[in-house]
This record gives sequence, C-alpha cells and structure tokens, in this order.
Amino acid sequence: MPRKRTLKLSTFNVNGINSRLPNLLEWLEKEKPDIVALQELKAADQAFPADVLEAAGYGSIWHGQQSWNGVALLGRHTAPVESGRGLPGDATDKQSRYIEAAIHGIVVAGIYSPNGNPQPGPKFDYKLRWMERLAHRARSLVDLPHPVVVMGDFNVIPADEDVYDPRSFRKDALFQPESRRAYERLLKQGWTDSLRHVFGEKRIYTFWDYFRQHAERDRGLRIDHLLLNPVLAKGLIEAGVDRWVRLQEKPSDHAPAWVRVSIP
DNA sequence: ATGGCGATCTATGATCGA
Repeated sequence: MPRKRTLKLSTFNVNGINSRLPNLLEWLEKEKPDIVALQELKAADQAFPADVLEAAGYGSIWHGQQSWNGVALLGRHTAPVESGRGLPGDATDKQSRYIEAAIHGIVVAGIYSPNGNPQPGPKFDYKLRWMERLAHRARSLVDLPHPVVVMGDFNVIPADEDVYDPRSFRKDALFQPESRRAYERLLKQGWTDSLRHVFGEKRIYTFWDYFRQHAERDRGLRIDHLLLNPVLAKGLIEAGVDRWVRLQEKPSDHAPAWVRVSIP
C-alpha cells in the first residue's frame, strides 16, 4: 500500500499582519499548517514581513495595499508558484483581494471578499459584482483534474445557523439574500463547503467581534470558508477552527479555519 | 436604534471593518 500524505490547509484573516505578527508566528509554530491563506494584511507590498515568515519556515507570495485589504499565500518549507493576482473581470478594480498559486501540488485561490456595508449602496453593489467575478474565476477552476481550494474571508453568512443572532443581522450586507444566493451559486458549481460538510448540524464560527466579550461567550459568525473541488473533496479527512487563537492577547477578530486532506 | 472595540493614517479625530 502506498502511504498517502496529508496536508493541513488553513485560512486566517489577520486584521493587520504587522500588528498581528507575534500572534501569527505562535499559531504557525503550534499548528504547523502546510498551506495558508492570509487576508486583511493592511500593509503595502514593501511592508510585508516575508523575511520573518521565511525564518519561521514559510515561503510566501503577497498582494499588499496600504491601509486596507491585502492577501497572501504561505507554503510550509516551500515557495508558492504564483498563477495570478487581482481578481479578473474589472481592470479598474485596484483592491487587493485575490491571489492564486500552486503549493504542495494544490491549486490555491486566496480571497478576501468585500464587506459590502452599508447596504444598499455602492459598497454593496461592489460586493455583489465582485462575487460574480469570483464565480466566473471559480467556474474555470472547479473541474480541473488537479486538487483545488478556494479559501478565505467570503464575508457571507451562508445560513441562519451560521450567526449567533440572525435577527440582529437582518440588515447586514453579510446576511442579505443577494449575498447568500451568490455564495449558494458558487457552491452549485460543485464546491464542497468543508466546515459545513464536516460539522453537519453543529454550529461552528470563525469570527467574533470585539464587543461585549463575544469571543469568550462564543457569539460569532461563520464567514471564513474553505471550498474544495471534487478532486480535493475526495481526500477531506477533518476540518476545524483554531479558536484558541481568538482568545489570545491582542487577537484578530477572526480565528484560523482549516481542513486536513489526503493527497494520493 | 445605537454603540460597543481595534487598526490605520488623514493622526490627537476620521474612517473602516463585520
């Protein structure tokens, strides 16, 4: 029997990579993810701490932006081979929200979907247009004969079970029927929503706001997702959220979400 | 209905996030 190797894939919205660096390094050391997507770097390209990550054992590529947004991909003991940056479909869109690479034999798309608040309004329109563009790119990835993951902060609460208090989010862009339909359309291409697939009826959150001890009380949202194409979904072993990271000192408001997969 | 917190620069408040 040939032994299968397993890989841990993780997505983490760090909410400022330089202010979060000690937190990020501790997490990498403890959890040792093989492939990582980071969002909300909030740093220009020249401010990305590639040397520190390299010293911690991770090769990286990144698409930075001053103050806002920004995405990166990391490979444990390997350099990601970039295949794209910037979401196709609108040459006027300068926001850094998409990066794509081959890492450990997996095609990885790291995404940071727009928040979209307040809605209605131009920010919500931009969110929906961006998600349409993502669906277009995802369609060309889903049926590849290679393992593919699209992971990141989708800024969509897929269902009532994915928010601690659905009523209080009725007017929120993350919870609008249009946002949820856009996410649903994406899944219908053939992607597996890893956390929901593994957790079934059980609640699992990836974000808790900074107010009223919501993290400690586990009053959160599930908005960070890992979508696996059919080739990769066959190897899905387990999934989870490293909630301990959210309970550290000076944490991001998100925790890393992850899957473990076997690769033939 | 609002604001609560935290990060960033425009910096001692304004803006954004979710």
